[in-house]
Amino acid sequence: MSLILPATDAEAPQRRERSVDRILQILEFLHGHGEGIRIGALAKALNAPRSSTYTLVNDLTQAGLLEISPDDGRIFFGKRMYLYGLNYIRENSLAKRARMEVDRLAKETGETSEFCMLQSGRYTIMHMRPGNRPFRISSAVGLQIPIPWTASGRLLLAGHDRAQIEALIAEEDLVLPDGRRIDIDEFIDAIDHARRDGFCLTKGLVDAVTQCLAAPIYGAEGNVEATICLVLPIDLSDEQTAALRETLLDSSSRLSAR
Amino acid sequence: MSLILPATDAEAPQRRERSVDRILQILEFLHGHGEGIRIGALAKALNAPRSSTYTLVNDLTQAGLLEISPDDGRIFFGKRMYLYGLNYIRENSLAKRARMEVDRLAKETGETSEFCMLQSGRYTIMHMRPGNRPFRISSAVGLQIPIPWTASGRLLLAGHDRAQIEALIAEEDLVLPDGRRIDIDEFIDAIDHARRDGFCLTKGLVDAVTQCLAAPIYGAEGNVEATICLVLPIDLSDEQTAALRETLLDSSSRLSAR
DNA sequence: TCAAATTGTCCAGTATACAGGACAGTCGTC
DNA sequence: GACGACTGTCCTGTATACTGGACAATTTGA
Repeated sequence: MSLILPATDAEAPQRRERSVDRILQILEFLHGHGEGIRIGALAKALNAPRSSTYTLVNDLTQAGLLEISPDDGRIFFGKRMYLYGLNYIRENSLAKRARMEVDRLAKETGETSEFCMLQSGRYTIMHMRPGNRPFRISSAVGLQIPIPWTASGRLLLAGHDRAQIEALIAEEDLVLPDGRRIDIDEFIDAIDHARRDGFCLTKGLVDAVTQCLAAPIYGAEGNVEATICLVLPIDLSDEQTAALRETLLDSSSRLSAR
Repeated sequence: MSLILPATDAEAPQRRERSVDRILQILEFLHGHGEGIRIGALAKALNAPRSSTYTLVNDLTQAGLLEISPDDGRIFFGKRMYLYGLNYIRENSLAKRARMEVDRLAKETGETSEFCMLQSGRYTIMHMRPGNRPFRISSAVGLQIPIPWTASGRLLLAGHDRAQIEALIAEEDLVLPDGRRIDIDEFIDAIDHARRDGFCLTKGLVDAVTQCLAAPIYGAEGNVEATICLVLPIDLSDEQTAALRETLLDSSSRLSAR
Protein backbone atom coordinates (compact mmCIF):
# COMPACT_ATOMS: atom_id res chain seq x y z
CA MET A 1 0.00 0.00 0.00
CA SER A 2 3.00 2.22 0.50
CA LEU A 3 1.61 5.31 2.08
CA ILE A 4 5.24 5.99 2.22
CA LEU A 5 6.75 5.99 -1.20
CA PRO A 6 9.63 3.64 -1.72
CA ALA A 7 12.56 5.96 -2.02
CA THR A 8 14.43 3.47 -4.11
CA ASP A 9 12.35 4.53 -7.06
CA ALA A 10 14.41 3.73 -10.16
CA GLU A 11 16.91 6.32 -11.19
CA ALA A 12 16.57 10.05 -11.23
CA PRO A 13 13.22 11.27 -12.32
CA GLN A 14 14.46 13.49 -9.48
CA ARG A 15 11.12 14.67 -8.21
CA ARG A 16 11.27 17.35 -5.65
CA GLU A 17 9.68 15.94 -2.53
CA ARG A 18 7.34 17.63 -0.10
CA SER A 19 8.77 17.93 3.37
CA VAL A 20 5.69 16.22 4.78
CA ASP A 21 6.53 13.12 2.81
CA ARG A 22 10.17 13.32 3.69
CA ILE A 23 9.26 13.50 7.36
CA LEU A 24 6.99 10.50 7.10
CA GLN A 25 9.71 8.60 5.29
CA ILE A 26 12.22 9.45 7.97
CA LEU A 27 9.96 8.36 10.81
CA GLU A 28 8.91 5.19 9.07
CA PHE A 29 12.46 4.26 8.20
CA LEU A 30 13.60 4.88 11.73
CA HIS A 31 10.78 2.72 13.04
CA GLY A 32 11.58 -0.13 10.69
CA HIS A 33 15.31 0.16 11.13
CA GLY A 34 14.95 -0.49 14.82
CA GLU A 35 18.12 1.28 15.90
CA GLY A 36 19.72 4.67 15.57
CA ILE A 37 21.15 5.82 12.26
CA ARG A 38 23.35 8.75 11.35
CA ILE A 39 22.06 11.53 9.15
CA GLY A 40 24.32 10.76 6.22
CA ALA A 41 23.32 7.12 6.17
CA LEU A 42 19.69 8.08 6.51
CA ALA A 43 19.86 10.37 3.51
CA LYS A 44 21.47 7.61 1.51
CA ALA A 45 18.91 5.04 2.63
CA LEU A 46 16.03 7.29 1.67
CA ASN A 47 17.75 8.44 -1.50
CA ALA A 48 17.21 11.99 -0.30
CA PRO A 49 19.47 15.01 -0.63
CA ARG A 50 21.79 15.39 2.31
CA SER A 51 21.07 19.05 2.82
CA SER A 52 17.32 18.56 3.04
CA THR A 53 17.76 15.65 5.39
CA TYR A 54 19.93 17.73 7.65
CA THR A 55 17.44 20.55 7.93
CA LEU A 56 14.47 18.28 8.46
CA VAL A 57 16.15 16.10 11.05
CA ASN A 58 17.40 19.16 12.86
CA ASP A 59 13.92 20.66 12.87
CA LEU A 60 12.41 17.48 14.24
CA THR A 61 15.18 17.20 16.79
CA GLN A 62 14.64 20.74 17.98
CA ALA A 63 10.98 19.94 18.39
CA GLY A 64 11.91 16.89 20.46
CA LEU A 65 10.31 14.37 18.11
CA LEU A 66 13.76 12.99 17.40
CA GLU A 67 16.91 12.91 19.45
CA ILE A 68 20.50 12.82 18.25
CA SER A 69 22.92 10.83 20.35
CA PRO A 70 25.67 13.22 21.41
CA ASP A 71 28.21 10.40 21.26
CA ASP A 72 27.99 9.26 17.69
CA GLY A 73 25.34 11.46 16.11
CA ARG A 74 22.88 8.69 15.55
CA ILE A 75 19.18 9.56 15.38
CA PHE A 76 16.53 8.11 17.68
CA PHE A 77 12.92 8.82 18.43
CA GLY A 78 12.55 11.52 21.06
CA LYS A 79 10.69 12.18 24.26
CA ARG A 80 8.09 14.28 22.59
CA MET A 81 7.18 11.50 20.22
CA TYR A 82 6.56 9.35 23.25
CA LEU A 83 4.36 11.97 24.86
CA TYR A 84 2.35 12.47 21.72
CA GLY A 85 1.97 8.73 21.41
CA LEU A 86 0.61 8.48 24.93
CA ASN A 87 -2.25 10.70 23.89
CA TYR A 88 -3.41 7.98 21.57
CA ILE A 89 -3.92 5.61 24.46
CA ARG A 90 -5.53 8.30 26.58
CA GLU A 91 -7.92 9.53 23.93
CA ASN A 92 -8.77 6.51 21.87
CA SER A 93 -11.53 4.86 23.79
CA LEU A 94 -11.05 1.35 22.41
CA ALA A 95 -7.33 1.43 23.00
CA LYS A 96 -7.86 2.83 26.44
CA ARG A 97 -10.46 0.30 27.47
CA ALA A 98 -8.51 -2.53 25.91
CA ARG A 99 -5.42 -1.57 27.82
CA MET A 100 -7.29 -1.70 31.09
CA GLU A 101 -8.92 -4.96 30.14
CA VAL A 102 -5.59 -6.55 29.25
CA ASP A 103 -4.15 -5.53 32.58
CA ARG A 104 -7.18 -6.91 34.39
CA LEU A 105 -7.08 -10.13 32.42
CA ALA A 106 -3.41 -10.69 33.12
CA LYS A 107 -4.00 -10.15 36.80
CA GLU A 108 -7.06 -12.38 36.97
CA THR A 109 -5.63 -15.28 34.98
CA GLY A 110 -1.96 -14.82 35.78
CA GLU A 111 -1.24 -15.34 32.09
CA THR A 112 0.43 -13.04 29.59
CA SER A 113 -2.26 -10.98 27.86
CA GLU A 114 -2.08 -8.89 24.72
CA PHE A 115 -4.15 -6.44 22.73
CA CYS A 116 -3.49 -6.57 18.98
CA MET A 117 -4.53 -4.76 15.81
CA LEU A 118 -3.70 -4.66 12.16
CA GLN A 119 -1.66 -1.54 11.58
CA SER A 120 -1.63 -0.76 7.86
CA GLY A 121 -1.61 -4.44 7.01
CA ARG A 122 0.94 -5.42 9.65
CA TYR A 123 0.14 -7.40 12.76
CA THR A 124 0.97 -5.30 15.79
CA ILE A 125 0.95 -5.85 19.55
CA MET A 126 -0.55 -2.66 20.90
CA HIS A 127 -0.36 -3.52 24.58
CA MET A 128 0.94 -6.40 26.61
CA ARG A 129 0.99 -7.36 30.25
CA PRO A 130 3.19 -10.28 31.29
CA GLY A 131 1.74 -13.04 33.45
CA ASN A 132 3.37 -14.26 36.64
CA ARG A 133 4.77 -17.59 35.52
CA PRO A 134 8.40 -18.21 36.45
CA PHE A 135 9.26 -18.43 32.78
CA ARG A 136 7.82 -15.30 31.37
CA ILE A 137 6.29 -15.76 28.01
CA SER A 138 6.24 -12.36 26.51
CA SER A 139 6.79 -10.44 23.33
CA ALA A 140 7.70 -6.82 23.00
CA VAL A 141 5.00 -4.18 22.61
CA GLY A 142 4.98 -2.37 19.30
CA LEU A 143 6.65 -5.21 17.44
CA GLN A 144 5.27 -6.17 14.10
CA ILE A 145 5.01 -9.88 13.48
CA PRO A 146 4.00 -11.87 10.40
CA ILE A 147 0.24 -12.38 10.53
CA PRO A 148 0.30 -16.15 9.88
CA TRP A 149 2.40 -16.78 12.97
CA THR A 150 -0.39 -15.79 15.32
CA ALA A 151 -3.87 -16.77 16.42
CA SER A 152 -4.93 -13.14 16.52
CA GLY A 153 -3.82 -12.75 12.93
CA ARG A 154 -6.30 -15.41 11.85
CA LEU A 155 -9.13 -13.55 13.52
CA LEU A 156 -8.10 -10.16 12.20
CA LEU A 157 -8.30 -11.47 8.64
CA ALA A 158 -11.86 -12.78 9.10
CA GLY A 159 -14.09 -11.17 6.49
CA HIS A 160 -11.25 -10.64 4.03
CA ASP A 161 -11.52 -12.64 0.84
CA ARG A 162 -8.81 -14.78 -0.64
CA ALA A 163 -7.42 -12.08 -2.92
CA GLN A 164 -7.12 -9.55 -0.11
CA ILE A 165 -5.44 -12.10 2.10
CA GLU A 166 -2.94 -13.09 -0.52
CA ALA A 167 -2.17 -9.43 -1.15
CA LEU A 168 -1.61 -8.86 2.54
CA ILE A 169 0.66 -11.81 3.29
CA ALA A 170 4.21 -11.67 2.00
CA GLU A 171 5.64 -14.96 0.78
CA GLU A 172 8.28 -15.12 3.50
CA ASP A 173 5.69 -14.51 6.24
CA LEU A 174 4.40 -18.04 5.71
CA VAL A 175 7.69 -19.50 6.92
CA LEU A 176 7.73 -20.09 10.68
CA PRO A 177 10.79 -19.38 12.86
CA ASP A 178 11.70 -23.07 12.85
CA GLY A 179 11.63 -23.24 9.05
CA ARG A 180 8.26 -24.96 8.61
CA ARG A 181 6.06 -23.49 5.93
CA ILE A 182 2.35 -22.74 6.35
CA ASP A 183 0.23 -23.75 3.39
CA ILE A 184 -1.79 -20.79 2.14
CA ASP A 185 -4.93 -22.88 1.65
CA GLU A 186 -4.78 -24.29 5.15
CA PHE A 187 -4.20 -20.76 6.41
CA ILE A 188 -7.29 -19.44 4.68
CA ASP A 189 -9.24 -22.39 6.03
CA ALA A 190 -8.05 -21.55 9.53
CA ILE A 191 -9.21 -17.96 9.11
CA ASP A 192 -12.66 -19.18 8.14
CA HIS A 193 -12.80 -21.51 11.12
CA ALA A 194 -11.70 -18.73 13.46
CA ARG A 195 -14.41 -16.46 12.11
CA ARG A 196 -17.12 -19.07 12.70
CA ASP A 197 -15.83 -20.15 16.13
CA GLY A 198 -15.49 -16.62 17.43
CA PHE A 199 -12.03 -17.42 18.79
CA CYS A 200 -8.77 -18.98 17.65
CA LEU A 201 -6.24 -21.30 19.25
CA THR A 202 -2.83 -21.99 17.72
CA LYS A 203 -0.25 -24.34 19.19
CA GLY A 204 3.50 -24.26 18.79
CA LEU A 205 3.72 -21.81 15.93
CA VAL A 206 6.30 -19.26 17.05
CA ASP A 207 7.93 -21.69 19.43
CA ALA A 208 7.30 -25.25 20.55
CA VAL A 209 6.29 -24.56 24.14
CA THR A 210 3.54 -21.95 23.79
CA GLN A 211 0.02 -21.80 22.51
CA CYS A 212 -1.93 -18.68 21.74
CA LEU A 213 -5.64 -18.14 22.48
CA ALA A 214 -7.22 -15.15 20.81
CA ALA A 215 -10.70 -13.58 20.78
CA PRO A 216 -12.04 -10.93 18.40
CA ILE A 217 -13.09 -7.41 19.30
CA TYR A 218 -15.86 -6.40 16.94
CA GLY A 219 -16.30 -2.90 15.55
CA ALA A 220 -19.62 -1.18 14.96
CA GLU A 221 -20.15 -2.89 11.60
CA GLY A 222 -19.41 -6.37 12.88
CA ASN A 223 -15.88 -6.30 11.53
CA VAL A 224 -12.98 -7.58 13.61
CA GLU A 225 -11.36 -4.37 14.74
CA ALA A 226 -8.78 -5.84 17.08
CA THR A 227 -8.12 -8.91 19.20
CA ILE A 228 -7.33 -9.70 22.77
CA CYS A 229 -5.29 -12.80 23.43
CA LEU A 230 -3.51 -14.97 25.98
CA VAL A 231 -0.08 -16.48 25.52
CA LEU A 232 -0.09 -19.85 27.33
CA PRO A 233 2.21 -22.78 27.98
CA ILE A 234 1.30 -25.60 25.63
CA ASP A 235 0.68 -28.25 28.28
CA LEU A 236 -2.49 -26.96 29.97
CA SER A 237 -5.34 -29.34 30.69
CA ASP A 238 -8.51 -29.09 28.63
CA GLU A 239 -10.42 -27.77 31.65
CA GLN A 240 -7.87 -25.04 32.22
CA THR A 241 -7.97 -24.00 28.59
CA ALA A 242 -11.76 -23.98 28.54
CA ALA A 243 -11.92 -21.81 31.63
CA LEU A 244 -9.43 -19.36 30.22
CA ARG A 245 -11.38 -19.23 26.98
CA GLU A 246 -14.54 -18.24 28.81
CA THR A 247 -12.74 -15.48 30.66
CA LEU A 248 -11.17 -14.25 27.46
CA LEU A 249 -14.48 -14.23 25.60
CA ASP A 250 -15.98 -12.20 28.43
CA SER A 251 -13.29 -9.61 27.97
CA SER A 252 -13.65 -9.51 24.22
CA SER A 253 -17.40 -9.05 24.32
CA ARG A 254 -17.01 -6.26 26.85
CA LEU A 255 -14.73 -4.46 24.43
CA SER A 256 -16.80 -5.08 21.31
CA ALA A 257 -19.29 -2.52 20.05
CA ARG A 258 -22.72 -3.91 20.85
CA MET B 1 7.51 38.83 18.34
CA SER B 2 7.90 40.61 15.04
CA LEU B 3 10.27 43.08 16.61
CA ILE B 4 12.00 43.31 13.31
CA LEU B 5 9.13 44.40 11.17
CA PRO B 6 8.85 48.08 10.36
CA ALA B 7 6.35 49.58 12.74
CA THR B 8 4.01 50.78 10.02
CA ASP B 9 3.67 47.30 8.67
CA ALA B 10 0.60 46.89 10.82
CA GLU B 11 -1.63 43.95 10.12
CA ALA B 12 -1.18 40.57 8.51
CA PRO B 13 2.52 40.06 7.91
CA GLN B 14 1.08 36.73 6.68
CA ARG B 15 4.30 34.81 6.46
CA ARG B 16 4.19 31.69 4.42
CA GLU B 17 4.97 28.85 6.77
CA ARG B 18 7.02 25.74 6.17
CA SER B 19 4.98 22.58 6.39
CA VAL B 20 7.42 21.18 8.94
CA ASP B 21 6.56 24.00 11.26
CA ARG B 22 2.87 23.66 10.56
CA ILE B 23 3.06 19.98 11.40
CA LEU B 24 4.85 20.66 14.64
CA GLN B 25 2.30 23.33 15.50
CA ILE B 26 -0.54 20.94 14.82
CA LEU B 27 0.91 18.18 16.96
CA GLU B 28 1.80 20.51 19.78
CA PHE B 29 -1.61 22.13 19.76
CA LEU B 30 -3.34 18.78 19.75
CA HIS B 31 -1.19 17.65 22.66
CA GLY B 32 -1.93 20.75 24.68
CA HIS B 33 -5.58 20.85 23.77
CA GLY B 34 -6.08 17.45 25.31
CA GLU B 35 -9.08 16.47 23.24
CA GLY B 36 -10.05 16.14 19.60
CA ILE B 37 -10.58 19.21 17.47
CA ARG B 38 -12.08 19.65 14.03
CA ILE B 39 -9.98 20.83 11.13
CA GLY B 40 -11.72 24.16 10.77
CA ALA B 41 -11.28 25.01 14.42
CA LEU B 42 -7.69 23.86 14.30
CA ALA B 43 -6.90 26.15 11.39
CA LYS B 44 -8.48 29.02 13.25
CA ALA B 45 -6.62 28.23 16.47
CA LEU B 46 -3.29 28.10 14.68
CA ASN B 47 -4.14 31.10 12.54
CA ALA B 48 -3.34 28.94 9.51
CA PRO B 49 -5.02 28.82 6.13
CA ARG B 50 -7.81 26.29 5.98
CA SER B 51 -6.64 24.71 2.75
CA SER B 52 -3.13 24.07 3.97
CA THR B 53 -4.45 22.66 7.19
CA TYR B 54 -6.70 20.28 5.31
CA THR B 55 -3.92 18.88 3.17
CA LEU B 56 -1.49 18.52 6.04
CA VAL B 57 -3.95 16.89 8.39
CA ASN B 58 -5.04 14.55 5.63
CA ASP B 59 -1.45 13.60 4.89
CA LEU B 60 -0.74 12.90 8.53
CA THR B 61 -3.98 10.97 8.83
CA GLN B 62 -3.15 8.81 5.84
CA ALA B 63 0.19 8.07 7.42
CA GLY B 64 -1.60 7.08 10.62
CA LEU B 65 0.04 9.72 12.80
CA LEU B 66 -3.37 11.29 13.28
CA GLU B 67 -6.86 9.84 13.21
CA ILE B 68 -10.08 11.55 12.30
CA SER B 69 -13.15 10.47 14.21
CA PRO B 70 -15.67 9.26 11.63
CA ASP B 71 -18.52 10.55 13.79
CA ASP B 72 -17.78 14.20 14.09
CA GLY B 73 -14.56 14.71 12.15
CA ARG B 74 -12.47 15.59 15.15
CA ILE B 75 -8.74 14.94 15.01
CA PHE B 76 -6.86 12.74 17.45
CA PHE B 77 -3.41 11.27 17.67
CA GLY B 78 -3.17 8.02 15.75
CA LYS B 79 -1.94 4.49 16.23
CA ARG B 80 1.27 5.11 14.37
CA MET B 81 2.19 7.96 16.64
CA TYR B 82 1.82 5.54 19.51
CA LEU B 83 4.03 2.97 17.83
CA TYR B 84 6.70 5.50 17.03
CA GLY B 85 6.55 6.74 20.59
CA LEU B 86 7.10 3.24 21.93
CA ASN B 87 10.44 3.20 20.18
CA TYR B 88 11.60 5.95 22.47
CA ILE B 89 11.12 3.73 25.48
CA ARG B 90 12.70 0.76 23.73
CA GLU B 91 15.73 2.61 22.47
CA ASN B 92 16.48 5.21 25.08
CA SER B 93 18.37 3.36 27.71
CA LEU B 94 17.59 5.69 30.60
CA ALA B 95 13.89 5.73 29.84
CA LYS B 96 13.89 1.98 29.43
CA ARG B 97 15.74 1.25 32.62
CA ALA B 98 13.73 3.82 34.54
CA ARG B 99 10.51 2.23 33.41
CA MET B 100 11.59 -1.15 34.69
CA GLU B 101 12.82 0.36 37.90
CA VAL B 102 9.53 2.17 38.50
CA ASP B 103 7.61 -1.05 37.97
CA ARG B 104 9.91 -2.90 40.33
CA LEU B 105 9.69 -0.16 42.93
CA ALA B 106 5.91 -0.09 42.85
CA LYS B 107 5.81 -3.84 43.28
CA GLU B 108 8.32 -3.90 46.10
CA THR B 109 6.89 -1.01 48.09
CA GLY B 110 3.26 -1.29 47.05
CA GLU B 111 3.25 2.47 46.55
CA THR B 112 2.59 4.54 43.44
CA SER B 113 5.89 5.19 41.68
CA GLU B 114 6.74 7.66 38.94
CA PHE B 115 9.56 8.58 36.62
CA CYS B 116 9.71 12.28 35.76
CA MET B 117 11.70 14.64 33.57
CA LEU B 118 11.69 18.24 32.47
CA GLN B 119 10.40 18.27 28.93
CA SER B 120 11.30 21.62 27.37
CA GLY B 121 10.84 23.40 30.65
CA ARG B 122 7.65 21.60 31.65
CA TYR B 123 7.43 19.00 34.38
CA THR B 124 6.33 15.72 32.88
CA ILE B 125 5.45 12.29 34.25
CA MET B 126 7.15 9.92 31.85
CA HIS B 127 6.03 6.68 33.44
CA MET B 128 3.84 5.71 36.35
CA ARG B 129 2.87 2.49 38.09
CA PRO B 130 0.03 2.63 40.61
CA GLY B 131 0.48 1.08 44.04
CA ASN B 132 -1.95 -1.37 45.58
CA ARG B 133 -3.64 0.80 48.17
CA PRO B 134 -7.44 0.69 48.18
CA PHE B 135 -7.54 4.39 47.40
CA ARG B 136 -5.31 4.64 44.42
CA ILE B 137 -3.20 7.72 44.42
CA SER B 138 -2.23 8.22 40.83
CA SER B 139 -1.74 10.82 38.20
CA ALA B 140 -1.93 10.34 34.47
CA VAL B 141 1.19 9.61 32.48
CA GLY B 142 2.25 12.29 30.03
CA LEU B 143 0.54 15.06 31.96
CA GLN B 144 2.39 18.28 32.40
CA ILE B 145 2.15 19.80 35.85
CA PRO B 146 3.45 23.09 37.27
CA ILE B 147 6.95 22.47 38.60
CA PRO B 148 6.40 24.08 42.03
CA TRP B 149 3.61 21.65 42.84
CA THR B 150 5.96 18.68 43.03
CA ALA B 151 8.92 17.33 44.97
CA SER B 152 10.51 16.11 41.77
CA GLY B 153 10.28 19.61 40.35
CA ARG B 154 12.47 20.93 43.19
CA LEU B 155 15.13 18.36 42.38
CA LEU B 156 14.98 18.92 38.66
CA LEU B 157 15.72 22.61 39.14
CA ALA B 158 18.81 21.93 41.24
CA GLY B 159 21.79 23.60 39.61
CA HIS B 160 19.69 26.29 37.94
CA ASP B 161 20.31 29.80 39.17
CA ARG B 162 17.64 32.20 40.30
CA ALA B 163 17.22 33.90 36.96
CA GLN B 164 16.77 30.62 35.12
CA ILE B 165 14.25 29.45 37.67
CA GLU B 166 12.24 32.63 37.50
CA ALA B 167 12.25 32.43 33.73
CA LEU B 168 11.03 28.84 33.87
CA ILE B 169 8.19 29.28 36.35
CA ALA B 170 5.09 31.07 35.18
CA GLU B 171 3.43 33.34 37.72
CA GLU B 172 0.29 31.22 37.91
CA ASP B 173 2.28 28.03 38.50
CA LEU B 174 3.04 29.23 42.01
CA VAL B 175 -0.62 29.00 42.97
CA LEU B 176 -1.56 25.58 44.35
CA PRO B 177 -4.83 23.83 43.52
CA ASP B 178 -6.34 24.98 46.82
CA GLY B 179 -5.47 28.61 46.16
CA ARG B 180 -2.44 28.92 48.44
CA ARG B 181 0.50 30.71 46.88
CA ILE B 182 4.10 29.49 47.07
CA ASP B 183 6.60 32.22 47.82
CA ILE B 184 9.30 32.31 45.17
CA ASP B 185 12.09 32.79 47.72
CA GLU B 186 10.96 29.84 49.80
CA PHE B 187 10.71 27.84 46.61
CA ILE B 188 14.28 28.62 45.62
CA ASP B 189 15.37 27.77 49.14
CA ALA B 190 13.62 24.44 48.88
CA ILE B 191 15.42 23.71 45.62
CA ASP B 192 18.73 24.37 47.28
CA HIS B 193 17.86 22.12 50.19
CA ALA B 194 16.75 19.36 47.85
CA ARG B 195 20.02 19.59 45.96
CA ARG B 196 22.07 19.26 49.15
CA ASP B 197 19.91 16.50 50.69
CA GLY B 198 19.90 14.41 47.54
CA PHE B 199 16.15 13.88 47.85
CA CYS B 200 13.01 15.92 48.40
CA LEU B 201 9.84 15.42 50.41
CA THR B 202 6.77 17.62 49.99
CA LYS B 203 3.58 17.27 52.00
CA GLY B 204 0.08 18.24 51.04
CA LEU B 205 0.89 20.38 48.03
CA VAL B 206 -1.39 19.07 45.30
CA ASP B 207 -3.91 17.73 47.79
CA ALA B 208 -4.11 17.47 51.57
CA VAL B 209 -3.80 13.69 51.92
CA THR B 210 -0.64 12.90 49.95
CA GLN B 211 3.04 13.50 50.27
CA CYS B 212 5.59 13.09 47.55
CA LEU B 213 9.09 11.63 48.02
CA ALA B 214 11.48 12.17 45.13
CA ALA B 215 15.08 11.22 44.37
CA PRO B 216 17.32 12.56 41.62
CA ILE B 217 18.73 10.62 38.69
CA TYR B 218 22.07 12.13 37.79
CA GLY B 219 23.40 12.46 34.25
CA ALA B 220 27.00 12.01 33.20
CA GLU B 221 27.93 15.57 34.17
CA GLY B 222 26.35 15.40 37.61
CA ASN B 223 23.25 17.27 36.46
CA VAL B 224 19.81 16.09 37.54
CA GLU B 225 18.54 14.44 34.39
CA ALA B 226 15.33 13.03 35.78
CA THR B 227 13.72 11.92 39.03
CA ILE B 228 12.07 8.85 40.39
CA CYS B 229 9.44 9.38 43.07
CA LEU B 230 6.83 7.82 45.32
CA VAL B 231 3.36 9.22 45.93
CA LEU B 232 2.42 8.36 49.51
CA PRO B 233 -0.41 8.90 51.97
CA ILE B 234 0.50 11.73 54.29
CA ASP B 235 0.12 9.80 57.58
CA LEU B 236 3.01 7.34 57.40
CA SER B 237 5.22 6.79 60.45
CA ASP B 238 8.74 8.17 60.40
CA GLU B 239 10.14 4.64 60.24
CA GLN B 240 8.02 3.81 57.23
CA THR B 241 9.06 6.97 55.44
CA ALA B 242 12.73 6.39 56.23
CA ALA B 243 12.58 2.84 54.88
CA LEU B 244 10.89 3.96 51.70
CA ARG B 245 13.49 6.69 51.27
CA GLU B 246 16.30 4.16 51.43
CA THR B 247 14.62 1.97 48.84
CA LEU B 248 14.00 4.96 46.61
CA LEU B 249 17.58 6.19 46.88
CA ASP B 250 18.77 2.72 45.91
CA SER B 251 16.70 2.91 42.76
CA SER B 252 17.86 6.40 41.91
CA SER B 253 21.54 5.57 42.29
CA ARG B 254 21.07 2.49 40.14
CA LEU B 255 19.71 4.71 37.39
CA SER B 256 22.27 7.49 37.72
CA ALA B 257 25.36 7.60 35.53
CA ARG B 258 28.30 6.65 37.75
C1' DT C 1 51.61 9.83 6.27
C1' DC C 2 48.59 10.89 2.75
C1' DA C 3 44.28 9.85 0.27
C1' DA C 4 39.44 8.92 0.52
C1' DA C 5 35.25 9.28 2.79
C1' DT C 6 32.16 11.60 5.85
C1' DT C 7 30.30 15.40 8.57
C1' DG C 8 28.07 19.67 9.26
C1' DT C 9 27.22 24.32 7.17
C1' DC C 10 26.15 27.63 3.74
C1' DC C 11 24.50 29.58 -0.68
C1' DA C 12 21.76 30.65 -5.01
C1' DG C 13 18.25 29.30 -8.55
C1' DT C 14 14.07 27.34 -9.64
C1' DA C 15 10.45 23.82 -9.36
C1' DT C 16 6.49 23.77 -6.68
C1' DA C 17 3.90 23.72 -2.36
C1' DC C 18 1.33 26.92 -0.03
C1' DA C 19 -2.13 30.84 0.54
C1' DG C 20 -6.24 32.59 -0.78
C1' DG C 21 -10.42 32.43 -2.63
C1' DA C 22 -14.42 30.28 -5.03
C1' DC C 23 -17.89 26.73 -4.88
C1' DA C 24 -21.40 23.38 -3.78
C1' DG C 25 -23.28 20.77 -0.04
C1' DT C 26 -24.75 20.39 4.98
C1' DC C 27 -25.99 21.74 9.34
C1' DG C 28 -28.37 24.52 12.82
C1' DT C 29 -31.25 28.39 14.23
C1' DC C 30 -34.39 31.92 14.00
C1' DG D 1 -37.55 28.25 4.48
C1' DA D 2 -34.20 31.61 4.34
C1' DC D 3 -30.14 32.73 6.54
C1' DG D 4 -25.54 32.37 8.38
C1' DA D 5 -21.77 29.28 9.62
C1' DC D 6 -19.28 25.52 8.50
C1' DT D 7 -17.29 21.65 5.84
C1' DG D 8 -14.70 19.47 2.28
C1' DT D 9 -12.77 20.06 -2.51
C1' DC D 10 -10.60 22.28 -6.30
C1' DC D 11 -8.01 25.88 -8.79
C1' DT D 12 -4.35 29.54 -9.74
C1' DG D 13 -0.18 32.57 -9.02
C1' DT D 14 3.71 33.44 -6.65
C1' DA D 15 6.67 33.42 -2.51
C1' DT D 16 9.88 30.25 -1.09
C1' DA D 17 11.50 25.69 0.46
C1' DC D 18 14.04 22.28 -1.55
C1' DT D 19 17.87 20.77 -4.26
C1' DG D 20 22.55 20.43 -5.74
C1' DG D 21 26.89 21.71 -5.16
C1' DA D 22 30.80 23.77 -2.85
C1' DC D 23 33.40 24.21 1.36
C1' DA D 24 36.36 23.31 5.54
C1' DA D 25 36.90 20.20 9.26
C1' DT D 26 37.09 15.72 10.82
C1' DT D 27 37.45 10.73 10.63
C1' DT D 28 38.86 6.45 8.47
C1' DG D 29 42.19 3.15 6.89
C1' DA D 30 45.91 1.67 4.10
